[in-house]
Order: sequence, then C-alpha cells, then structure tokens
Amino acid sequence: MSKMHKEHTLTKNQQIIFDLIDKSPEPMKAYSILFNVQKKGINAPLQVYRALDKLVEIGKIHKIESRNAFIACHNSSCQVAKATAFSICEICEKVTEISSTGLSKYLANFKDKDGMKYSKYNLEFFGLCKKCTLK
Amino acid sequence: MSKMHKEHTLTKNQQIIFDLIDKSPEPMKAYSILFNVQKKGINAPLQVYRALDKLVEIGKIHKIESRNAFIACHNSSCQVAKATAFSICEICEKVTEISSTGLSKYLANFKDKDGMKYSKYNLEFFGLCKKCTLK
DNA sequence: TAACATTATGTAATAATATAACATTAATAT
DNA sequence: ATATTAATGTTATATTATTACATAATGTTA
Repeated sequence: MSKMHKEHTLTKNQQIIFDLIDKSPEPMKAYSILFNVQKKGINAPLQVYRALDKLVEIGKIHKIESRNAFIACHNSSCQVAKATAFSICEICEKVTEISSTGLSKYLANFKDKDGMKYSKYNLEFFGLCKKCTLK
Repeated sequence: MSKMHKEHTLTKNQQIIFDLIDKSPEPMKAYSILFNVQKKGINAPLQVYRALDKLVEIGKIHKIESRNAFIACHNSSCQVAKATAFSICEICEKVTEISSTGLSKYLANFKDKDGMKYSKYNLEFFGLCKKCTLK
C-alpha cells in the first residue's frame, strides 16, 4: 500500500528541505525555505532549487505552479508522481491535494482530438474552501 | 455562438499586446512581449504586466502557469474564462488549448471529498505531441 | 458641464523567482 | 582502484513580477 513511492534515500540537503516542507501546513516558497534552512548550513538559492528539483522528480513534493510554491505529497496511492491535482482557496490560500480515483482515472484516460493521451498532468482547482465559504 | 465572450473594448496597450500574442504560434513570455512592443511605445515591464492581467481577466488570453507564458484564447465556446485546459509537448513545447465538452463538464461538476465544487480550474497535460511522437 | 470616481498610463526603482558556470566532493558501479 | 554519476558549494547573473507615485483618460451623476 505504501510502496508506491519507490524508496529514495535522501541526501542531507534534500532531507532537511523535505522535512521543512513536510511539516509546513501550507505550500512553501523557495526563498522562504532558504531563509528557514540557513541555520542548517544551506546558504544559496541554488542549493534549495537543486533539492526541490530532485524532490519533485521523485514525487516527494509537488510544485503548485500558480503559486510558485512547494507542498509535500500526501497522496500515498498516487501511481504517477507527476499526475497531480489540487484545490486552492482563493481567499485563505489553503491548498489541498486531491486524491480521487475517479478523477485520476478520467484524466489518465483522457484523449485529445487527435487521440493523443498525456500521461502527466497538473490540475489546479480554484474556489473557496469550506471555512471561507461559511464566512 | 460567439457572444460567449462579453465584448470588451481594449485600450491601446491592451490591443497592441493582444494582437502580438494572438499572432504568435506559441505562448509568449512577458519580457519577450516587452521587447516586441518597444517600437510601439511600450517601454516598461509594468505596462506589459498590466495589459496581461486585464487580458487574462476578461478571458482574451490565458497564462500557461508551468511556463510563465501567455497564449490567446482559441476556445470560443468556453463558458467560464477561467476554466482552462492545455496540452504541452515536453519536447517541442507546443501548447494547444483543449476544448472538450466532456472534459469541461466533468471538471465543472467535480466535487472533492467534502462535496465542494470549484468553478475555476487550470489543467495542463504534459506529453509528446503528434510530431514529436513520430520522431 | 462640473465634479467625482474609476480605470488606464508612464516611469523609476526594486522585489521575487530561478539558472549558468565552474570548482570540488561524495556515492555508485564496474 | 578507478571511472562514472550524482550531489555540493559558491559567485554571479538572468528572468519574472511588483511597489510606489505621478499623471491622464474615461465614465458617471448631479
């Protein structure tokens, strides 16, 4: 059930940065990450971006493209690391990863007019979260 | 059939920038737009970004978030300007707007675990276009 | 039309996001 | 062991986007 993510041993920098993102309740931006890990000896933007690139590549984190921010993957049944779906609250900016078998099947099987299938996708839904709807 | 887009009279800067994007076969980036319109008296990034913001708002163009680039809307039957779907070729970077009634209906009606619906979305599919598949 | 509000413009400065280039070190695989 | 690949460290720079402030054009209402 949880071996869907092939195990990668993270390097020191990758682990430091993953831990930080994983603990964060909201997506983190690169320079905010940098600021937070400077006490641990990571001094330069490139060190952060390299770790982020790798973590995205192996599916431990996802990038929220519309926000230039990174969030830990909480979708252990995700079969294709690069097929992602999120909901984003336009008021409080809360971001939630969507794990819907129906949705992922629908999108994985979607064909365009030419019959082409696209294995990877990134879907971002925008609207109001429950809390903000009630306000 | 084509009155789905409420008519907005574009201002001079908006028209110049829309025409440029509309003629471009591929998505354009802000500073590339700036370079191209400097001969028409648009000198500063902010002038470009302001026009882009407005054009996105009224649905004349869309932003390809994963590429920080802008493309004209070629989807005249699009009912909700902010519900967008694209395919992106990872080799040649060709971007195509997807207009599939099935897809847009499916996504417009999608509910998350809490039963929340999200009116707006941005979907980017990644893969190989027809040409690049044949290579 | 005058007064007011709203939207768009122009310009300069700067903030925020991301990569190039190069030298070095660590880990992995014959 | 040595060749290869992946990760690190550092400096500089490129790219993308916004803040702040002054002015002009447009729309609205009395």
